[in-house]
Amino acid sequence: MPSATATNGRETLASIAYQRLLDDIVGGRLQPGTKLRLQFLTERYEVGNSPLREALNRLSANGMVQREENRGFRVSPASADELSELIRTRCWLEETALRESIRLGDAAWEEGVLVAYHRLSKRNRYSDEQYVRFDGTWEDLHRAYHLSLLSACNSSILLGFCAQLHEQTLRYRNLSSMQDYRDRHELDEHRTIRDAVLDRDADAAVELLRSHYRVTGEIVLASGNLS
Amino acid sequence: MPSATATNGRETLASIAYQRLLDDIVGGRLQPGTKLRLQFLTERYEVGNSPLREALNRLSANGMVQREENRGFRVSPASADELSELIRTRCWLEETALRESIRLGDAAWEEGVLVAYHRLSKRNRYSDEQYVRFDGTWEDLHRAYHLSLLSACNSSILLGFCAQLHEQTLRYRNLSSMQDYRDRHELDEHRTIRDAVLDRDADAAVELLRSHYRVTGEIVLASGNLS
DNA sequence: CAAGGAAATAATTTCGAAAACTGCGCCCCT
DNA sequence: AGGGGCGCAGTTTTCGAAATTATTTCCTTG
Repeated sequence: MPSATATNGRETLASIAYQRLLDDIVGGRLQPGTKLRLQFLTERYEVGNSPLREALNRLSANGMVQREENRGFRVSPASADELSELIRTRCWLEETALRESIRLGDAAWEEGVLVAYHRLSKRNRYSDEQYVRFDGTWEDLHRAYHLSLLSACNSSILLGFCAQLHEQTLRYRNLSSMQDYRDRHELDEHRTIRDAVLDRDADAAVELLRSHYRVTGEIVLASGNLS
Repeated sequence: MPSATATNGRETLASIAYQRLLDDIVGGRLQPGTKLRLQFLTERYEVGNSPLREALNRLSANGMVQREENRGFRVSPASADELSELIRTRCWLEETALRESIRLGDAAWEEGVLVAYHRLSKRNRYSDEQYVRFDGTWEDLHRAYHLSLLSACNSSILLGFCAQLHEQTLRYRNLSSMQDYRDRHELDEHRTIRDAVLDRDADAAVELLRSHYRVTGEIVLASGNLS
């Protein structure tokens, strides 16, 4: 989301509620379609009516929750069709952003990509080998890495859209059963993308990136529980 | 904005306030940077605190207003740089959407474009020849025409982004002095775009559309009063 | 006279309850 | 038996005021 927010001094309850709601929706702890009753939310997050309402209104503007007049809010539904659309759109937008980034990026950008990849590579995807569950920080590094690739595209608007799509696809990823990720070598993919980008080979980089997203999408689709 | 809103029965005060605020910001009646004090807004729109706050939160999520924690809201600033970025991004996104639309569009889509152009052509841009001011309905038809071109792209997400960018650039257009539009033959441009689209000549259509946006942008930039 | 700081003022944010609306079951009528 | 309104319970939406935070003013002090 192109967050038009300058976070100043102390954080407001509405923003805290926004973050926690977003986390719970993206993290799959609030399932798609779940009705978001105010009473339930006030108990869950221990915040009052008004700040929750503000958080929900922000989330409704970027598609994470649906708003029905006089009928409250619910977590946006998830479907195989929407996931396909999400991935398709993401490939289009990130192709544009990546080509521009490769064309315009300077040395500082290259170094940013290098560092972001390095940080990602130093952290294991799973915090526990036995039970596959996410390490929150891995996602932060993953997001930072992908955005660093695009960051020189010279359009914060486009970057914001890409970030929004990243968040949405992350939700689908967290919704699927994580088991199918076991024998995926994501770090290899990230490395080959990094190398193509640093070689300024736009065609190769774009193809690798698109394939990266398509494969992820197919795994999520195959792992089921989507209508 | 990809409005995740199913407008059901009666409209809520928050939604009315949202619409009126959006209209006033896009229409230029609330200048960029204007502080949006709640007392002022309650008097102006005759709605209470809470619905206004909800409206402002929605607007902050799609970039029309800025939110500063504990310091309230203000109309998003406008700058020449942002306008350039807006137009650049719009060209990228609409190129993608238009090419897909031309590739995938069926007969119904063609007819939609035809009808949208027809309706636009039947209405004069200016409701008054002497004093150049906008006819609200012209803008609605104009928006409908541009979106109809892209509507077969098979991604409501991308369409939503394009609609958002349309709204933002419209704000800049309304901010500039309308005088410089006098001898622009927009209908001609819209017609040539329509013809290229219906001929399924993607390259030509894209080039015409991009030029259409760039020229508009240059007129707005030239007409000044942007930082 | 400038700088610093505390009270006063003004604005935003949050709360608690009232008002409005929806959904559903019930009853009555045909 | 079926269909349409009435009213109740539950939920959302809105209001008015309290609590919190920012901003201005003015006084003190170096």
